Amino acid sequence: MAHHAIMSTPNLYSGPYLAEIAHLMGDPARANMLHALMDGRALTAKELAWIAGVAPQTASGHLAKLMQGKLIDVAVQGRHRYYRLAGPEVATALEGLMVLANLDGTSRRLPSRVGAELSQARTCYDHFAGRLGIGIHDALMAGGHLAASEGGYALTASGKAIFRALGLDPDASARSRRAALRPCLDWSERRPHLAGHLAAALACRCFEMDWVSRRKDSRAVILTEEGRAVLGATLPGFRCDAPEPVSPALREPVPALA
Amino acid sequence: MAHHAIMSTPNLYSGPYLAEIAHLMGDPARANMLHALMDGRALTAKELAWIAGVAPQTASGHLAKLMQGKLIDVAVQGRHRYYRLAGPEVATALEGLMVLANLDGTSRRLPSRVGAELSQARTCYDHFAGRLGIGIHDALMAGGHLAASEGGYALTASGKAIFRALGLDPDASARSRRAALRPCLDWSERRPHLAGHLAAALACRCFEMDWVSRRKDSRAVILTEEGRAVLGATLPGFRCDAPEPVSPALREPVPALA
DNA sequence: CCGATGCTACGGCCGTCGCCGTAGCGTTCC
DNA sequence: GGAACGCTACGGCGACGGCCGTAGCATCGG
Repeated sequence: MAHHAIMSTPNLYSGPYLAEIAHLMGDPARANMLHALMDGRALTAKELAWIAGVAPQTASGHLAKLMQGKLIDVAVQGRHRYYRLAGPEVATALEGLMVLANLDGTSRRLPSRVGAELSQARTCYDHFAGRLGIGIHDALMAGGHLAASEGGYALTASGKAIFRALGLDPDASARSRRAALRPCLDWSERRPHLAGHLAAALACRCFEMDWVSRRKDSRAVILTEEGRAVLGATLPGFRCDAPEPVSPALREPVPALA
Repeated sequence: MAHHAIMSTPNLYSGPYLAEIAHLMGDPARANMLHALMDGRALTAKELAWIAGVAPQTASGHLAKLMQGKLIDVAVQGRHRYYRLAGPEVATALEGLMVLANLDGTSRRLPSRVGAELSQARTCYDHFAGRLGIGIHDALMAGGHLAASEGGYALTASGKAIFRALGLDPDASARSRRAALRPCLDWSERRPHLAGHLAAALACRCFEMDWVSRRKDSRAVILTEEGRAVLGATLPGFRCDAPEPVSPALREPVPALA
């Protein structure tokens, strides 16, 4: 029997480590904190406490644990402590879990309004996701601007031209080992969008030029009219069906970098 | 202040769902079970109990929970119940966590011997990972046999020829939506290997032809001499540094499909 | 048909951990 | 310098959940 072949070593290779990490993410309060940090911004302990729905003391404890597990980083600034995800790997792992979370109960979709906006366009750590992210991905793909590369995509000559037209240097971080552009599975659409240095730089540029602005109180973002025009002109075939326009009052006043 | 912008909606979008999934994976016993199932095979409750280091009754409870969370599937066969991962998404999510688990404690590397073999060559759900998987990925990449495609890679004409030479039909599941070939981040090497239908078919073929055989008692696999010869001849540039050869006694006698 | 086997259901024990109270340290503002 | 603020440290309370005992239901073998 194949049974007995398995019954001889007490295994436990990396299982326990895996459990530690998952356990850290497995508490509702901590999960909410991590989820909130997935937009790549840094938040204070108090904000995170409120988001998690617990008292600051409790949040402090959770944050300490997350720090110990190397899931988050802290940047001390005066009497404030800004917490952010430790890196893109953390965001990737969380996205992986979200795919499951959306799959599992099948019918447990996101709550109406906010959910719809999140599916439409949002940030995923440092790049765009949702239908906006997918629209960009698909347009580049369909136009033949992407080539296979070490662990992801590379830009073809025409792709580089597009990034230059948008004011970005496609070769800026070419020396880095990790792929500048790679696919990232979208938990809401179950289709890939673009992650990596270049995708982050693109998102950054879009905020800078106000082609995309942050929605208040969530990771959702809004493609502005100007943004739609610019992307449509620069990126042939770009499609991103707009919902009803969002009043400027709902936009985040300050990008709030940290 | 950006603070107050965040302090107005009681959030909790998909956070709780995320926490549920992570909590499921966050128990050592369950994590060990999932880890063991990551080779894509189906194991019985008893085997999983032993692997997790708990009594069968306890394991039964854990398995019920994992079932409810849609992380695993069961195939009833007589008085045996074979459990397996619910799908590739689960394996992907677990790999994402393993990347973190290997990162976080930095120095907490895998235990010597078994760890070394796992890093060398292993299965990741249904395809090859470790340096073997990376070797295949890199050879195809370097030879220009991969092109960017919807959510991953597609084979170029030369790539298809290679797969045909190995006895596979590269267009078999072309109608499927998901990419036939996509990069999957390797937790031990932190570099991509190939996942997807075609990668799974390749692995299957390799076992069938005894180019690769399963190591007893672990997810590690062994590239046979014949396999090395075949892959080397068919896949120009294929490199996979061998450790000392493994005695046939340590090989798994039966593929043990379910 | 009877016993052995594989697995699940239920119940009680106990540890772990999330929670917030109070208390204390450092920073900022007036 | 004093008060307000942001955050962390510690301690006790309470509950969730993992553990295995016994018990019960199916299947397979003789």
